[in-house]
Amino acid sequence: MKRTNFQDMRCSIAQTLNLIGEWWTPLILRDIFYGIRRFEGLLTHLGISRNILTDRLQALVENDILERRPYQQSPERFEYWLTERGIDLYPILISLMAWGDRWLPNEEGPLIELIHKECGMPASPEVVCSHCRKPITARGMRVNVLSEELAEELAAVRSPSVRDRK
Amino acid sequence: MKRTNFQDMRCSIAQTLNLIGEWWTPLILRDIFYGIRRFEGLLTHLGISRNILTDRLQALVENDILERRPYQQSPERFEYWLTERGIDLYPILISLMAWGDRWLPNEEGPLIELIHKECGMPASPEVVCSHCRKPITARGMRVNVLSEELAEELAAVRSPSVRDRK
DNA sequence: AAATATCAGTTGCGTAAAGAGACTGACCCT
DNA sequence: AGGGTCAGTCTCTTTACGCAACTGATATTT
Repeated sequence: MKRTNFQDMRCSIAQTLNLIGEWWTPLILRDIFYGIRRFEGLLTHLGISRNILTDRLQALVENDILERRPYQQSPERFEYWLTERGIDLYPILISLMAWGDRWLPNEEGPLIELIHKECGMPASPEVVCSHCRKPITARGMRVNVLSEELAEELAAVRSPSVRDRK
Repeated sequence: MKRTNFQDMRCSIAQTLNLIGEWWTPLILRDIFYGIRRFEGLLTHLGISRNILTDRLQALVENDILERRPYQQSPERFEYWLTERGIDLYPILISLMAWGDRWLPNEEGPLIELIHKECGMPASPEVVCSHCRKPITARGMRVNVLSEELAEELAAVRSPSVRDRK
């Protein structure tokens, strides 16, 4: 059986994972954010195998997350640049980094620091609500199910502790 | 060959992906955030196969992201609850969702809305700098390489356009 | 002129992981 | 005794991953 893809799931998380959720893909994007844009550069810095890198880059280009730009002729050679959509993935990577910094810190400290140009401080990202500017946490959110069908499905499948709470 | 794991990479993104970067894992967490905590519930709602679900849940429990709590005796049955570390993964899922909502919107609209209890508005998350409270974007950040060794490695591997910029 | 190096892949092969479905085992209800 | 629920385990087949070797176009070195 082929690995399930998440395309048919009507869920933004699933849809996004379908494009960037494969093994290696987020690390490739990280390196491109760091300014590594060429095949051999990614290859050596990541320690990925060539065929996998080829595959992942192609998929990212197909999904309009990267753009393949020629930087020389004869022989033709390319760099992989983030599109606008790709650049917008930055908060996801930053969130992954923030969680790792907090819960899996390296004893010898990080190798890289991201400085927020505007204030000159090392990145310590926080997710806030764009309306009230206050932090978003799991406990501070309420799930509003918009489809009657899904509501029934969830009711059947949720643990009673949640199901019985109104 | 076994799939490369990212444990030896001194990078918080890689470390985090090593725990939650596998296929299905973020969707399992999503469903648990939605209140689905039992094996059969996850199974039916996700459409995952049983062996994969078993495997992923075990890994999440081992990595202290989920906790296996008995909810009945004879036969003993369990629910999977998020630990504090697990709850703290929420911003990652929210960022994934926000990107999908923006760049891969479903024509018929989303099935689920997350309401920020504090202000009553649907979630539209934003990543901000905890110091100056201003948005964090890729272009607004500067990479500060703390290790001389890594700096040399990056210098060798970066595209000239970045390399030559001081 | 021949050998070596660089870059960006492609091809082939062996192993590991994913997926479906059947099976197990402990209980419950009727 | 028969059927249902829950949480897995086992087996089997198909993919995906990782490595190494190869291709092909050009540049540089000997």
